[in-house]
Amino acid sequence: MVFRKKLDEGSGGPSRPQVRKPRVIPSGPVKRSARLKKKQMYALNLLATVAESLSSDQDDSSSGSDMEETEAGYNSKGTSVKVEQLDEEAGDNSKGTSVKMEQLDEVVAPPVLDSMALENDCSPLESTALENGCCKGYAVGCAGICASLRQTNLCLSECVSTQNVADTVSLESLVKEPDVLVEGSLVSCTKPSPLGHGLGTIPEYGTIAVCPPCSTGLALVKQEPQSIPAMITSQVDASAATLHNAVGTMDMDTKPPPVVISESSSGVHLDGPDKGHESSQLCFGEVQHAAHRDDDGKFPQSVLPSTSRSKGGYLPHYLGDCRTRRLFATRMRKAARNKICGEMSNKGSKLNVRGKKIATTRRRAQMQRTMLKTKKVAECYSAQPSDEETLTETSGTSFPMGGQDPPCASESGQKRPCASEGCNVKFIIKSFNIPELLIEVPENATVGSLKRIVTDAVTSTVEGSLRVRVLLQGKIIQDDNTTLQQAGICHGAKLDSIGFSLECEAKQDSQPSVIAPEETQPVGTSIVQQLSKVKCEEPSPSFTLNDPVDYLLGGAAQVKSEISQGIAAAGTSGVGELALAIVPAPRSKQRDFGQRRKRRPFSIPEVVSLVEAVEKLGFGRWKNVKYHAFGDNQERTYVDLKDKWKNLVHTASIPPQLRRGQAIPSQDLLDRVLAAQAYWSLRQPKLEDQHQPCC
DNA sequence: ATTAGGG
DNA sequence: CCCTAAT
Repeated sequence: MVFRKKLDEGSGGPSRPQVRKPRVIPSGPVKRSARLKKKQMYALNLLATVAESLSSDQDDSSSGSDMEETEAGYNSKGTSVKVEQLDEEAGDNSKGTSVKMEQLDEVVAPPVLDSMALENDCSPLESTALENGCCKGYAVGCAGICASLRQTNLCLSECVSTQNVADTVSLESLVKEPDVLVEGSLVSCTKPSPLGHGLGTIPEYGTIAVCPPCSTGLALVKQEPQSIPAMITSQVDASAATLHNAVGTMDMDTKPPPVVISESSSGVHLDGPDKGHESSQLCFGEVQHAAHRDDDGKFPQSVLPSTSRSKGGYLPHYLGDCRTRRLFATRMRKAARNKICGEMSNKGSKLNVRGKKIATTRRRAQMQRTMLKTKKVAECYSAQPSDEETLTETSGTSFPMGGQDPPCASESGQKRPCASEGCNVKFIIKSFNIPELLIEVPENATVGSLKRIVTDAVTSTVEGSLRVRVLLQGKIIQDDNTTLQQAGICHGAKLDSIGFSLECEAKQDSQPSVIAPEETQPVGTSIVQQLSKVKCEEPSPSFTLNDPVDYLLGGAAQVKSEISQGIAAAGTSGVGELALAIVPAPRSKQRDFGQRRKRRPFSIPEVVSLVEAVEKLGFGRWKNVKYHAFGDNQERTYVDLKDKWKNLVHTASIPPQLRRGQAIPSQDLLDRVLAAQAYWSLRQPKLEDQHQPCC
């Protein structure tokens, strides 16, 4: 159990909550798994801390209005967070952790459920939304538009990664928790937070959205959809041309797009008279849905007070829904922790089955973090189910509720049938990056002018005729008059193969807009990881643009968007002019983020030279070894050599029968490896001087 | 940027 | 090879 300091919630808005680290993070090398676990726990604790500090005495069952008033009193941002952590370490499944984060900002984003209000660069924005639109889907989403999208991206990364772990680990435990209320989860927070990491953290702007992907194997755990800002919706029967337009007219000016509400694929329907764009109604619907979700009796009595009231006529606004989502999300995370901690030994064999999932998930999460770290490029995360999971229909579809007819029935749905015009397919452009830009400006250009140039370049890049293509299973849908329904893009269809290809019209010369096969990533992975770079004649000391320009960060995993790398060559010009020169960047160079380096096994000669170098220099100073053995060969880094040596030692130390590989070094060579290893192990190679200097 | 070590 | 922590 972790005790978090409760801060004075009455201290007024401007002051930031001071968060205490609930735990001391051990320093020093930690095993990876342990690190991961601690990181997760730490993140959650941080979240819990800040949340609790923000919330105070807020009552679970207090009325929404009361809470709103109360929270608004001390939180100018209109956000309160509440975290209940009932059981931190918790081997006990019956107990759980609930996280409740109330989004109360009626001012900023009044009627919008989990909407985002984006005002400008500096304003705390609210953003969040995510969802998984389907019970058996796997969408992980976090949508938000903001002027400074890095934060959003980071949040996306964090929430996705964390949540993903939870997803893969904890579903089983969740279903065993009788008090799981809703099969959806969401964590959102608009409170600016000093926290820099962790689930639910808001680096600078509040932005968090967590929507755990679902496991089909454990269908009990399902997702409730949430509204996703900046999403594109299109009616099922809309023509493909309409869809193109929809994509093309996306608001890319960092304005909050209209929020479209989605609905669970499991067949939520609203009973209310009006299905307007009222978030409250939406939430109401969702809450209702949640309350009714006792399909198999797994969640019998479990209804939050607010949820209960929702049936009784009280519109919980979106609080109840959000809360329950968050509750669920927290449970997911907690269960994940528990599992990771090995505290679910009683799960027996299933634990093993999930090991792989965990690994892959973690890897994805790592990838995500790394990508963000390296270039802060928004990588749309795909909560793609593992192989053993079955992608089910509706994984790509969810249905906007607002202003639309009731959604279609889903496969699970006993709900009303789909009226053809009522079924919308929601497309979410998860990431919208700008391809690489090469900009040349004279030396005497001011930084400000450079900024403007870049701004213009980016703006024109996007504003310029953008050609959007819709790809289905890699193929471009040629006929724009084809309705989505005809194209198979409709509710009930597997939308995981849908992609968008976006390219600048002006550029015709290079790659086709079709997603190259090797780039085509599975289900819902957004590609587009080009960087925007500004090249100046002389490095501008104070200005670099290494970050991608993300216009949108959305969340469902089914829609893949891509900006084809081409950029309109808007007229090159001499360096002396301020004119903008945008040239298409060579695509080959940069690896897409997250893309693995091509494997290049060491050849025997390479191994020989490596061994020779190590024999001479010892291991440990891999930089020198690398230089000695490979010179300036960029293909092999010292890390590579280090790894190779490690592998060589391992290979040499195992029986020959177990050795495998394309080019197994000879036994003689391996003996040399062992000899050198032993030799330098005694010699403390690190202290050895590198060059046998002179003499 | 390097190094070390786990995955 | 990747990823990350620690130098």
